[in-house]
Amino acid sequence: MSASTEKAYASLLARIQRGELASGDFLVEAELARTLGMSRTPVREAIHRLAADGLVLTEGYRRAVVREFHEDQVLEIYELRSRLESYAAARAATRIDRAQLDRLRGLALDMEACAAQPGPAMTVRFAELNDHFHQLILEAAGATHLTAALRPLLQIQLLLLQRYQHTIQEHLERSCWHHRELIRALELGDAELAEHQMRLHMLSARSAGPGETHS
Amino acid sequence: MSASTEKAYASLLARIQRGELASGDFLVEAELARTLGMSRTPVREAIHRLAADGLVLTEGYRRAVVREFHEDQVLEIYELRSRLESYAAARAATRIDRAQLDRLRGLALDMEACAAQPGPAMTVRFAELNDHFHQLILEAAGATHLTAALRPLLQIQLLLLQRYQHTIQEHLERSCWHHRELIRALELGDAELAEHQMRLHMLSARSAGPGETHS
DNA sequence: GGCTTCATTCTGGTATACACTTTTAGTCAG
DNA sequence: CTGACTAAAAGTGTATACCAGAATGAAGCC
Repeated sequence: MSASTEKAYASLLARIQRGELASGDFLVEAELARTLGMSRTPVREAIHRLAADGLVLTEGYRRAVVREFHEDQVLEIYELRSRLESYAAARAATRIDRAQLDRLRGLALDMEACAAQPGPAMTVRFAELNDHFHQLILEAAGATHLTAALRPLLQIQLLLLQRYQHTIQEHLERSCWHHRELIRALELGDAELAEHQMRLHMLSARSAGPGETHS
Repeated sequence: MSASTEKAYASLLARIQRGELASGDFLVEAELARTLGMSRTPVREAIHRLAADGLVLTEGYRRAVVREFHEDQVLEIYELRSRLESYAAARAATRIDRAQLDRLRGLALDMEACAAQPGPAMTVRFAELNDHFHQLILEAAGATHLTAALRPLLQIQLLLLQRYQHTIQEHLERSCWHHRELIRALELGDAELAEHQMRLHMLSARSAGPGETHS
């Protein structure tokens, strides 16, 4: 994706994620082009990409509209992530190299340090590190289509969690523990163990999140 | 997606799928626009869509190039489909309605009739029906993001199978059997059974396909 | 042969125009 | 006041022309 399109895409994505553009809001090409100081063309492409990611809806000659997200979609996405990322972990177990493992260990340590000192800034930092962690495993899995399939899911989830999730201390600690265990499985090169560890990690995150009515 | 763009997209997709455009071939906007009798604009959009689907690569100011596909990607995609579609089956089990079940049963019968009379045209027809079958389950699952994640995978697989897969009679029969069993699980509303039935179906298809060296 | 140079080709982006569709605002009848 | 119809306004889809910048390929040079 080229400069202007990228800029427009990033801008719109950020505005949607921080709620500046809410569900039902319209994206008007000409207006955005003026705001962003570019022509309609790259704005159009950015909007189409958002549509492909499932963040906005475009239909016929109608204006693009920011999609509505319900809590039940959080569960759907947790389920999808769980299934896809557990596969990523399984693949990573037999493909990851020493350097990647080291980076993974470093990230896990950073996250534990992060979880130790509560605060509002910590939550953001923790989420960032967590994202890196999962991204790195995805990289180690070396599966193009898996990565491609996961990308929009991660973006939408980012958006949804920001709205619904209240970070829980206990969850952070459990999360760190899972990471350690997952790294161990990867070190051992045990694909099945890594897969189930990741699945456990994701399911556990789901049950700590919103939309759960029981247990 | 609007008329011209759709036309360009469909045309390019078809040409790639039937091998008229092979790996490494370039897609030149101006040239295609001339061929298709439209301007560069919709061709551009069509190419970007193909890139989003992972069928072509675009980078910098380079021409879009038809991506290379290896057999190992077949396995990756089978694995992804298996994980995603088994989830679709599980969801469908508790959501499918009577009309959808009827359509499903109809398709299963058509496919059995199709498998009974060998021939080259049959293979194509069978693949079409099979596609409908899986699409219908996806529809019954009512999971937007799941559907979105699956779409590019199905397209790529269509492309790959056409190159590598030699349809085997025995496989067709097993496939029909799986469909019957899957429908039964859906009728019962048993999500877990439906999920595993679908998983079995997909794994079985994988082992009948290319890239398998054992068993 | 291998490397550099330079013209050509192609894409990314801008600007403008226009057909066609949706949306909106206004109007009028009940 | 309300509801249906109507016409203007707004917006997208597409076409065309054009330019800058990057990539490509061919000629010439060592």
